[in-house]
This record gives sequence, structure tokens and C-alpha cells, in this order.
Amino acid sequence: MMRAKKRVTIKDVAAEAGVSYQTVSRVINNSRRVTDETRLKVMGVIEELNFRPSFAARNLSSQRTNIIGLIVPYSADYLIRDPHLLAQISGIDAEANANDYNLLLSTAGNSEDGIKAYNRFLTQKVADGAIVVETANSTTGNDMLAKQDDPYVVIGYDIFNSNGYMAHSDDHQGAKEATLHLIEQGHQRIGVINGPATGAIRTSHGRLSGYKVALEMAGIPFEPELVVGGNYTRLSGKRATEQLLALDTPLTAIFALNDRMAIGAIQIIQKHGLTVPQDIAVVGFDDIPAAVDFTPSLTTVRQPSRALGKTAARLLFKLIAGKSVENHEVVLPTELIIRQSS
Amino acid sequence: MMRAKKRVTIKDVAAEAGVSYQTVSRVINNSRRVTDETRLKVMGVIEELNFRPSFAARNLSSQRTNIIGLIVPYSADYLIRDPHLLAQISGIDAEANANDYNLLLSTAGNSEDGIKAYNRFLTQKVADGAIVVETANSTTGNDMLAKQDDPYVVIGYDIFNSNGYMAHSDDHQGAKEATLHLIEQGHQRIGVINGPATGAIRTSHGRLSGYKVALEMAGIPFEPELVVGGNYTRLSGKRATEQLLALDTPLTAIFALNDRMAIGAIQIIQKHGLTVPQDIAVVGFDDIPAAVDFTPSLTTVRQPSRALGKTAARLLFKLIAGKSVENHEVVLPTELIIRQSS
DNA sequence: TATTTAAATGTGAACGTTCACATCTTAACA
DNA sequence: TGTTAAGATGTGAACGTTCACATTTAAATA
Repeated sequence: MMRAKKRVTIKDVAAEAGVSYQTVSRVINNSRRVTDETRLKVMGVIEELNFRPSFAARNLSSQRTNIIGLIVPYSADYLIRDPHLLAQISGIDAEANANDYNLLLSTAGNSEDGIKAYNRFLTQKVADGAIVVETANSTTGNDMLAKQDDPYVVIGYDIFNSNGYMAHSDDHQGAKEATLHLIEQGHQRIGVINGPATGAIRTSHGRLSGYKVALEMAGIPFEPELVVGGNYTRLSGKRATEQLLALDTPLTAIFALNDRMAIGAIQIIQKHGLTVPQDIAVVGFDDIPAAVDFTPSLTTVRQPSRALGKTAARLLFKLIAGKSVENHEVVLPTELIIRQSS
Repeated sequence: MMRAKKRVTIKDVAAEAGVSYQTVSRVINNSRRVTDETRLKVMGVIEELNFRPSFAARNLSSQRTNIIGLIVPYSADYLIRDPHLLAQISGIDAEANANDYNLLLSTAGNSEDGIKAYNRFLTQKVADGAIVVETANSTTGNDMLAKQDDPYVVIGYDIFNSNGYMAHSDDHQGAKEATLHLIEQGHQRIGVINGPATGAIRTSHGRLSGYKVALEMAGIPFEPELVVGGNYTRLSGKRATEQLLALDTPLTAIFALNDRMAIGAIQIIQKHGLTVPQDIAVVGFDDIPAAVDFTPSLTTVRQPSRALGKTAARLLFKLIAGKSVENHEVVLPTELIIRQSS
């Protein structure tokens, strides 16, 4: 790990090219105001000396880092089970790359770590802005964000900041379509495996309201006993399904608010000797890779995960650039994917 | 986006506390050489003024950023299908957090982006070091890394740098155990769905050699026709299985070098009206979440993904700290998980 | 050709720390 | 009580850029 050899700086380039170092700075930053001739000369020297601008010096001087922070309040074991997240990250990363931004990641498992990450990212000016992925187990920490000056965007709903910026899919519409699809198939008694009472509340709310509106449209009365709580894990889907199957009046379809719970539901239904979709139809939400791999393959509402990431990033870049953004809430359309389970 | 209010600096704190700003610096950095009394006083003022050190200024002065770069040469659509990666990232992130390091991510899809990421991360000194996740489709770009001074660690094999540092699981041993397990079950003709001829070559090589050694131990001759190429996707597993099923002398077991191909294999076997494991047993490698969800659940070799991430990060931190690391290659043990498919 | 104007380049300061070194203070010893 | 050494604090410089402004140069106008 020898350190030794001195770094090539903007001044070395300037000396070699016979210009002031500020001119070199202009060349680096593609500023107008430079003759093609000098630009070419400087770029030649840059190449020759293999000059690379110092990230730190740039940051200090310009007061920007070209880094955006990504705060993902996931626990490690949960993380591995959510393919959507990677798609979102990939979308954010692609957009960041395109805009010459770097992506700083924190998979802060608990709220304390989340606050630590938030501190590092924004208060210390490591990042120019942040994207927060709202998850089922994220509540704490986000409220800290609402209190500070730097721009941030929530993928999901920003329940702590009425003036916040967010991007999410059309949960209401997606759920409505899914429910209408089941109704079209002749189902009247449709159970719902709901999200948890805490965490990403508005996601569940949106989907549940979509379900209710669909019932209303079909003139089917809403029955509270058909809605059972889950927490977006497969296990909770299983438990909820046991409850639903134990109802006095049997149901003919289940709408789970995400795919993992839907898969859990199918497993329990099959365990009870029933067939999907003949005895009970099942519809999920998300369209994770497992949805198509599973037997029977899962009818589900596809979320545009990658687009969500891109959208959030684009929104954030606008905010960082100081452009005014009129629309604080970007809602992306979902798509009903009909497969075997319904 | 008003900027306006001036940042609280180390000098403001110093003035308020009645000490020199260098002393404040000492307090921030937990340097010895400070009386408890002044330390307390300074910390009080820091709290009072809500001072947060400037990341950029620190970087410039100390010539370190406390950032490590993570280069993941994945294409976006592949990314979402690899749960292992998230586990590795989570391990790296946890270790980074513990050491007050930040994690800069690049999911550079193609080689050009990869080189761009490498440039940003290391040449511009955005990061103090990097972790590269070797993947099936990563070859280009890594050779650039070998040529530079800053420390980096490969998760997988560093085929471009004979003096490089790497962390990976014991592919040979894992494959050997998997094959021996099949042999113990009475199988003699065991097909292999191999990795691709390019990309993460040494991973496949290690696993294949484990398979061969197991055969040798059992006195079973190796037959090249039993080894068919794949590229770690489910689709390629399906194709390979079609080939294997078409062999003149039928086989009774298939060892796929990863889980996704194993799942593809099972689907094709079932499509041919055969049963797993009665007609043909299947073993995979990785232990992705789907392995246990699938019916029949998949016997597989579990990789310690998260530990791999942690190990790589620890190794990198040692290198960054300038400590000499004797062992360039850390090999982590795998675990055979026996389930229904064998 | 003299004059105005715009574009190109140069100048000095600032960004907020850490580091190596100099000086001051305090306690321990003779 | 004077001397010494260690520990605590202060000092100046350096890290490598960008920014606002000043100056020079070249082009356009009268």
C-alpha cells in the first residue's frame, strides 16, 4: 500500500498546457467560454498526464457531491426476499448513472441505523438528496427526514410530511381491477389478506379502498369479516388464510395485498385439500418472479418497480437542481397480469 | 430550495467553546490528547449549535472518504432474479455501518458503465476501496481494476489479478458433498447442468471438479456426455434438461450448478410426465428463497451469502487500513440442505 | 481607423477540515 | 522549589477544486 506518488492536479495540467488552472476547471466542467483550441490542448494534456479531478476538492468547493443517498429500512433477512427492491434500486441507479450521480446505499435495518444513515447522508452533506424506500417495517426515522432542508423523495407514501414528494404505484386502481376481475369470474365472496396496521399504512389503505370500490361497483356489500390482517410475509398469508377458511360462510376467492402472502394462501388452500383456482381463486399484488414460477402461476397486479425507481430519481434530481416541481405525488399505473390462479 | 443560512463550522464551535478549532477537530475524531473537561465543553457546544462536520472538507483534508464502492456488473433484469446478491450487499452494508463506512453502489449493467463506475470510485477517489461482485456476465471491466493502486476485493474469483484478494464459498467441497449425497441415494448416472464457458468460469470449474472428485471417490467413471452447458438462468436449465433427457442411456439424477437452473430442470422433468425425486432426483446450488418454496422443495448447497459480503468487507477494510493480509483468498464453507427433490 | 462590445482567459478568495509542528501547562521528580 | 518531561492546546499550512470578479483579447460597429 505505498502512497508516495503525488497526485496530478488541475495546476499540473495548467502548467503543462500553458494556461491558468481556472481554465482547466472550465474545460473539465464543459463550461462554454473556452476556445476549441485551448479546450483541445487542455484535454490533450489531461489525457497525457492521466489527470482525474479530485472528488473531495470538487465537493468542498462546489458544495455538492453528486451523490444521492438511498435509505432502505429493511432488515437483512427481509431484504433478500424482496425482488422488487432490487428492481427499484436498479432503476434509481440507471437514472443516477445517466445524470452522473453516484448512489450511496444504506440498508439500515432498524430505526436507529436509519437515523444514523440519514445523518450521514444529509446533515453531513455526503449526499445532495435522498430517496427513501418505504417498507412495511419502516416508520421511525422517516419523520426525521421531514424536518430537514435537503430534498428527498419517498418511494411509497410520505406520511410524515404533507409537503413531501413521493412516487408510488396506483394501489387503488390496481386493487380495483384485481377485484373486478374476480367479480367478473363470478366471485361474490372475496376475502382480503390485508397489510399490517402499522408501517406502510397508506399502501394497504389504497389497495383496500380499491377492493371496496370494486365491490360497490358490482353492488356487493362489503363484509368486514372477509378482511384479515397480514404483514406482507408468506407466513402471515398462511395464518390469514387459515382464518378465512374457518369462516362460517365459505368464500370463493382471496385477494392478497401482495404476492408473498398470496403464495402462502395457495399453500394453505392446497393443504386443506382444495384446488386453486377451481375451489378458491387467488390474486396477489406485485408480480414478483416467483409469481410466474409458482404452480399454479399467480394472477397478480404488476407494479412498475424499475420505473418507480427511475421516476423517484428523476424527481429528486429536479429538486436538487432547484427546479420547482408542481406535482408532489407521482402515481404510476399498474397492470393486471392474469395467470392460472384465478 | 433557499440556501441562505450559513453552515455551522468547526470554527464557530471553537469560538463558542473558547478553544482553538483544531481542538474541536480532536474532539470530533476522538483523539486522545484532550482533557475530559474541554471535551465535554466542546461536545456541549456541538450539540447546542447542532454542528455536523463537513464530509467534503474532511475528505479533502484527510485524503479519505470513508466510502467503499460496490461494483455489481449486473443487467437490470438479471438483478431482480438474484436474491443472493441482496444478501451479500446486506452483509457488506452491515460491516460498513459497523466501521463507519458508507457504501456506494453501482449496478453497472455493461462493461462500459462498469469502467465508468470504476473510474468514479477509485481514480477520482470517491471511494477508498471497492468490492466487486463477480457474476456470470462480468468479465470486462475487472481487468481495469487489476491495474490500479487502490485496494479492492472480489466476491468470487479475481481471474485478472494473480495477486488479487477474493472471497468465495467452497464451490469444490459443496459440489462434492452434493454429488456424494446423490451417490449415497443410489444414483450412478448423474447429469450436470454446467455454468457458461465465459464469465464466472472458476466458479463452475470448482463445482464441476467437486462433482468429478465425488464420482472418483465412488469409483464411478466420468462421462462427458452427462455435462451440459447452461448460463445460470432458469431457461437455460430447462434447455439443458431437455438435452439430458434425450440421452440414449437415461440418467437418474441431475446436479444443477445453481438453483434457478435446478428449478427449470424440475419443471421440464415434470413436463415429461416424470416425478421428482422418484424418477429423477435434482440438486441445486445456492439455496435461494424459492428453493424452499418450490414444490418439491429443492435439495441444494447453501452458500453463506451474507457472510461472504461481510468477509469481503472486512478484508477490504484491512487493506484500506494498510494492514498486511497474508491470505489473499478466503474460502467460506457451504452447507448441504437436503429437502424433497433428492 | 477609432470605438464599442462580447467572448476568452486570468486572479484571488473561499470551501471546512486534518496534519505536523510549536508552545504552553501541569504534575512528578530530585 | 527548581527542573524535566509528558500531556494539552494553539498555530500555520495544505488538501484541489469552483466561483465571482477583473482583465485581456478579438470581433463588430461606426
